[in-house]
Amino acid sequence: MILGELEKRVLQYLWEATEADAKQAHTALTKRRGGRLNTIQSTLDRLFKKDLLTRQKEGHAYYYRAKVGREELIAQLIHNVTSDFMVEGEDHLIAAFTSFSAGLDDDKLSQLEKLIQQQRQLRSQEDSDAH
Amino acid sequence: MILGELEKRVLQYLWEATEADAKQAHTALTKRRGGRLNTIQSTLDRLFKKDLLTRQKEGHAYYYRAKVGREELIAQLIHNVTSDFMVEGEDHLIAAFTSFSAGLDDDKLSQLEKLIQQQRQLRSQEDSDAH
DNA sequence: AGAAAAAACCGATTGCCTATCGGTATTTGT
DNA sequence: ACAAATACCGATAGGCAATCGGTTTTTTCT
Repeated sequence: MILGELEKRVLQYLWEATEADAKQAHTALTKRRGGRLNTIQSTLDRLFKKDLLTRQKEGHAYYYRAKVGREELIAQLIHNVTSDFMVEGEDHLIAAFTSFSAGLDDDKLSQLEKLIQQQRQLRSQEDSDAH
Repeated sequence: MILGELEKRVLQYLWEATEADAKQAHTALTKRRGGRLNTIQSTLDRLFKKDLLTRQKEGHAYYYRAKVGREELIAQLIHNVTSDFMVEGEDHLIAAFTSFSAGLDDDKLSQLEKLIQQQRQLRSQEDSDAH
């Protein structure tokens, strides 16, 4: 799935705003770039059809919300762009790591290790929560 | 940068074949999909202009080689697709990890840790090599 | 060198997608 | 029921991949 410039901006706006109708989005996004309300409407609609937004009528207008968060979208995009080059059984993130590793300094490596640890801890907590 | 279907196929073919001219690529890729030699030529040319291939006249025809390896391309693609959503100072791979971490099982986490270790070792070796 | 074959190059077309916007149909609040 | 706000439809322009015909240039063969 390809996201155009405006689509990306609208999405990012909705991550901040949590919820907005076309008018609000238009006002917020069209400080200096001009453009009609209609353009924003189309874009919201396109994003909705792409299943990246949800909408709900509240009062007079549709209110849109992001259906995917930033992390989730990033994961999805990486998955898309990557999957054509994956071999059977290969993991996307592992491949990503391999692809990036040469450009990582020691700090980044350590940072990653910490994140892995955190992730483990998070899980053991959840396990005991669920008990 | 966007890669079309055929472009991806050609690229993958060149990773296997190491080197090929248009005719060879056409023969190899057009077992069942049909299509003219010319189409492959255009595609090779487009990839060349995108700086993903190198070419060199050997004998009668240009021989193309992939300029980027699979890992490098993956890194590049992830970078592209990701960069619009990065905040100042954020690292692409760290963001990718965060995005994917929820979907990783314990094995994958361990696997990643191992890869990080390997990467460290590789570096200390290189350091001593460089003496 | 000259003809024939091969390869490169040029340009046009089609199809898909985003961005944009006018106009019309609906819906809503008073 | 009316006016305003909103949604929906359709059209256009621009960008890029895929495809291919035709022409020019290069190579090869005799």
